[in-house]
Amino acid sequence: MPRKPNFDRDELIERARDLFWERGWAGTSLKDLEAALQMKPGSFYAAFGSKEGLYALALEKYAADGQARLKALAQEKGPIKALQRFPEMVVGNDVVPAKACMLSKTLLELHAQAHPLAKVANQHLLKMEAQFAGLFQQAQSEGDIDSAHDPQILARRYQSDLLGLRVSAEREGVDAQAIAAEIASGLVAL
Amino acid sequence: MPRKPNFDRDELIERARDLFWERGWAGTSLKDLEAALQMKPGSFYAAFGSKEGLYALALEKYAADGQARLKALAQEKGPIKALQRFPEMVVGNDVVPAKACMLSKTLLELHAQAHPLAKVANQHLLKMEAQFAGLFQQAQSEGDIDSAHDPQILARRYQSDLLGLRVSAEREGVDAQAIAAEIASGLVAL
DNA sequence: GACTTTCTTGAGCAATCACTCAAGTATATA
DNA sequence: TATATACTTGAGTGATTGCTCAAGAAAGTC
Repeated sequence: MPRKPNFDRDELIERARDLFWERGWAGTSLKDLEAALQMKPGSFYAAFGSKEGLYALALEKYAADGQARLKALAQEKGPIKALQRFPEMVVGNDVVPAKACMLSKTLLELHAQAHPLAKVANQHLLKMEAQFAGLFQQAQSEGDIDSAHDPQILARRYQSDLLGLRVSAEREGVDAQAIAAEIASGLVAL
Repeated sequence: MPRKPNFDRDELIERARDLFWERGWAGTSLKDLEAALQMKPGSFYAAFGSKEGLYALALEKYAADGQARLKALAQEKGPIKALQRFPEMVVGNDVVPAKACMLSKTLLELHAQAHPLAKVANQHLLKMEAQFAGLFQQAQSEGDIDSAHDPQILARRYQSDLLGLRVSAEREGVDAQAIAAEIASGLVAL
C-alpha cells in the first residue's frame, strides 16, 4: 500500500560520503547535503535520522570500499605486490574528493570533542590494520617477507606511513607519488 | 597618556594555540576563546582583529616553538641524534593539547574550503621540511648518513613519516612510541 | 585635578546551524 | 474508485555563530 522512495539510497550515501570526505564534519552543512542529495529536510531526516547517522553510513561505505579495493588488488597481484602498489594507487587516484584518508580526517577533527564518530572512525582504522596484517602474514608464508617480523607490527607501521603519505598528498607542491614509491621499495628490503 | 592592556599578549596567543590545536578551527568558538582568554568580545577584537587573525598568530607560535625545540635538540646532541630522537620526543610529550601536528590538522580541515589558513599552515610545513633537510645535510657532512642520498628527499620522507606517526598517536590503543622508535632506527641504516 | 587616550564591558546584530512538523502528494491494496 | 500508507515539501523552530559598537572605566600627561 505504501509509496516507494524515489531515490537510490546507496547512491545518496556515496554522494554524502564524498561531501563529508572533502569538507569534513563541521565543514558540511545540512544545506550542502540538501543540495547534493536533492532532498528537502523532511525527506532527509525521514531517510537518515540525523546528520550524524548519515556520516556514520558514509564512514562505513568508505571503509568497505577501501577494504574491497585492497582485497581485489591482493587477489589479482598477490599480497606483497598489493601492499607495494596500494600506496601509489591511493594517492594516484584523481577522481577522488580528497587525498587524505577520511577516517583519519574524521579522527583528527572529532577526537578532542569526544564525538562518537571519532570512535567509529578509529574502529574502521583498526579493521584496516588487521587487513594489512593479514596480507603481511600471507606475504611471509609465500616467502616474500622474512618470517622473523611480527605481521602486526609491520601492519602498524605500514598504516602509519600510509596515513602520513595521504596527509602529504593533500598538500600542494609535494610529490606524493615519490613518497609512495619509497614506501613500496621499503617493503622489498624486509 | 594611554592605558595599557592588562594582559600578556604572548600568553594569550599560547592559550589560544592550545585551544585551536586541540579542537580545530570550527571546533573552537568565540565563546570558548572568551572563556579561555578571559576576554570580552570587544577586547578580543581590539587585540586580535578576528578569529582568523588569532589563529594565524597561533600557527606562527606553534611553528616557531617546534623549530626552536628541534634546533635546541640538534645543538645539544648533533644532527643525526636530533633527527632520531625528535619523533619520540614529539609523541612522548604528555602536557600537550594534542598529539597530532597542528599544521596538518589545519591543513586537513581547511584545505577543501580553500581557506587562507590552509595555505599558511602549508607554508609552515615547508619551513619545517627545510629545517629537516638542513639537519640531514649536516648529518651527511658529519659522516652519519651516506652522501649519495638527496637531503631534500630524505626530509620529505621524514616529514611524511612524522605526520603519520602523529596521526597514529592521536588514536587510542596505538603504541606510538614503538612507531617512533622504528622511524629512528630507520635512519641508522641510511 | 582636568584632560586625553586607550582599554574594557556586554547587550545585541544578522546570519547560519541542525532539525521539526503539519500539510500536501503519490502509490499500492481492497 | 475509495482508503490507507507512506513519501515529499518548505516554512519555521530555538540555539549558536562570528562580530559590532556605544557607553563606561582606568591610566598616563599637563
